[in-house]
Amino acid sequence: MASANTKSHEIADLLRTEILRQQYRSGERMPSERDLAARFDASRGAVREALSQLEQLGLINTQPGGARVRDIESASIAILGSLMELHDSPDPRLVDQFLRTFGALAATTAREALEKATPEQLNQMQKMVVSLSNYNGDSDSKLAQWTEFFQYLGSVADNLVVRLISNDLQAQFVEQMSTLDLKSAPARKKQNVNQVLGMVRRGLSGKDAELFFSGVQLYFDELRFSVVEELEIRTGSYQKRAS
Amino acid sequence: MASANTKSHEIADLLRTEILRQQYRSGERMPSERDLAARFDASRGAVREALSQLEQLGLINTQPGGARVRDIESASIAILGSLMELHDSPDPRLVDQFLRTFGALAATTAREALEKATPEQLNQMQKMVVSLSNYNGDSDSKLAQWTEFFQYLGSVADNLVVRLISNDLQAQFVEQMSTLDLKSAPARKKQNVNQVLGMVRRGLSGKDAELFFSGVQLYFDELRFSVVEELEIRTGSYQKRAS
DNA sequence: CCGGTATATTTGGTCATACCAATATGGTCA
DNA sequence: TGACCATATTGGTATGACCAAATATACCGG
Repeated sequence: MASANTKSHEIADLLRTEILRQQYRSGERMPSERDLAARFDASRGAVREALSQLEQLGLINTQPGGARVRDIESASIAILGSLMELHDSPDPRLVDQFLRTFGALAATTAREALEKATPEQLNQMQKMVVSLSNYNGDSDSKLAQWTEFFQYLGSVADNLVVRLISNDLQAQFVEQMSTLDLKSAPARKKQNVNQVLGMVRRGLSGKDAELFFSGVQLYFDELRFSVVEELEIRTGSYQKRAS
Repeated sequence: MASANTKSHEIADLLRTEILRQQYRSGERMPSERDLAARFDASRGAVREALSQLEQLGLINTQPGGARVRDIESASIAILGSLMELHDSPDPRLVDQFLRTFGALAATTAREALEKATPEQLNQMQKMVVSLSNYNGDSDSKLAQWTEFFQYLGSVADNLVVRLISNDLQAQFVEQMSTLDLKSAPARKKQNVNQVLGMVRRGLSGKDAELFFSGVQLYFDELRFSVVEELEIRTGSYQKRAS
């Protein structure tokens, strides 16, 4: 989560982390700007710019009298990247929720793409799926190939809302996912992979948006199962999240 | 989009609107902080806080030498509310994209809720659906009842990622949707409504997550069709969006 | 006339100080 | 105990200044 190397961004990063780690209770008052300035050896202006960012993230409310910490549940999705980086290994439950959500968006995108696709685009999509079926390289490049496929679907669907959400989700997350070294995870049952690919292929050739949709959804379900299982093994069963 | 009534927020609102209206070309330099301060009769500090917010929204990049306008496609989802309010009547295409997306999230939420629901929660959900089937009031309160149902699903599913996304989507949007006075739109075919309700009811009673999922999805598809149709009539057919 | 380089200017990033209005705090009084 | 008021604290804003990075300009040599 390396922001720009300005002092105000540094301060914002630190305070954001502290808030997400719940070092300030929700509803509680933050230290005053003057105190924070003293603590970070900075000017009040720099601190105010940092707080301005936190406010934009929905983490605090500022009023004359004092800035108050808001409930994390009412924050912006832009904090998700930071949330994932709080611990060495991400919270399996959060990863599960993320993959459910991302899968839902990908599946809708697939449906919309198939509805809107020109014959040329449809052809390109089929080519990519065939390539996915035949390829037998390592799991990393296979994941990259899937990612490329989804990106193409996104460009065909051309849905700005999904695009904007993905901006906030993808960057931080996908990066961290790839660092997880999921070599064992994608080794999920071959028959499931083939089932997914079959649905996707048949959905495409028959221009069956619902089948295509379900195929993509199933892909993410499979991915979710294996990733979360791997994470739970790694972190030693479950991590509870504060309700 | 009434932000806090501080000067820096006012400035941010104005600049945000100007950027979204593409009054500055992408990649172009924004006026200098000193010029903006003069224009708004404000101090540089206030302007800087405003620009800090715009940067957080992904609308600009600031560097020594000048702040540059970024491509809207790379912004944060938090700008969506503002995007909708650019014109008197929202862009039908954007509404279509929003409802597709929101529907996908609602459907996933439904699926997750059904998976996780305790018997009591399942019972409550069924009660709400029965209420939806029987009620014969005006469309406004019917929409409110559906909203309540979805909120309950959200609390059962307890998916933080969806919750955070909804924070950015729902507030601004649902508000504007209700001001659209969609009295004619929800008068969509009774048989479709009954089909949706039937799927939802059977999905619940049979604990069939996929059926439940499809029912919710269908609900949003129906809603989307009618709303977008209404909007297109109102705005005089199509509005193109800059690619 | 052109291209590259050195210089001057502009611009964002930060700091220090000051004032105001809204809020919070603590004590007083009924 | 509870309502009320004076005071200290806090955020919001303004002014002026300095630095380093980026940009624009002038200059020079080919």
